[in-house]
Amino acid sequence: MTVHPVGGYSSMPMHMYPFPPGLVPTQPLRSKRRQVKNACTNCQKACKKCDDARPCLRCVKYGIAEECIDSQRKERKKGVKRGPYKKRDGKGNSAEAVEVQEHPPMHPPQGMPPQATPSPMPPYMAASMGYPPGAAFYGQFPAPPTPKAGEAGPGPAYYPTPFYITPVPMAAPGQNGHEGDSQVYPQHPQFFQAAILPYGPPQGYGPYMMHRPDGTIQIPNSHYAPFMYSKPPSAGTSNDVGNMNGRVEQGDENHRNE
DNA sequence: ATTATCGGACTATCAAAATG
DNA sequence: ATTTTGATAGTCCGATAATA
Repeated sequence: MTVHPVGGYSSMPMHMYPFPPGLVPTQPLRSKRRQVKNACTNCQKACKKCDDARPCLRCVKYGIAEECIDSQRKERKKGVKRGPYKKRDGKGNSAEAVEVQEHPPMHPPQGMPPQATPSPMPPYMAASMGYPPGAAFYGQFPAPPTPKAGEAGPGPAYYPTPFYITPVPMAAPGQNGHEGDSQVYPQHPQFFQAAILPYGPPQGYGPYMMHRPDGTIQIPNSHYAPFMYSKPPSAGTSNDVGNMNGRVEQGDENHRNE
């Protein structure tokens, strides 16, 4: 899995978020899909995921980095008349549509501290992997926050602190007091825990890791290395070194279909 | 098996309308 | 002045077709 969060959270939609056995929510928990503010022309044309960095990951991967430019956004129409709104009741709620809570309160697993305030997504599930909230891209440096009209122009380059993730295999069935448990524990990357380490940037990788042309580092043995590790773009455009054990990113949110 | 294409679901944005 | 609402513009998921 490539750690490639775009925006505040992982780009992996919550409905695909790796829930360990026993933590699978009963309600379909689906986070919002994060979108970049402005996709490059290439990604836009291809209807593919872009990122905030220029050149974007996809353009780098396809060797068209020099053609990676922001697409033009057209101005929103003004003066469009709108029909009357649904009246709100006295409490500021909409008079109609008393909706069922999209995500009913969920309780953290044992050992997790209770939340003081409810949030749409419990932090223990929403925990950012890869970049911390606000970061745009793990392997490249995002553009500085766009200044609003009237503000000063872009400041110095904006480099949020990225993280690397160290996979930690979970205990296999039978090792945790569930001997004989009929539940099948899939041997799949999604069931690995991750220890998050600050990085900056690593100088060496394990012998089992491989550089990919797109600037990520692939760990062939998905049994122990389910995550993709990223590295800065300057180190990225080497030749693909091949794949020893199939595509780790198979089924990966960020490298499917690319 | 891999890559390209693209329909349409989904999200972000922001001005109009509503409210305090 | 601030908040809410909803329309619009845009992103990109995921299915399928094309190609190597």
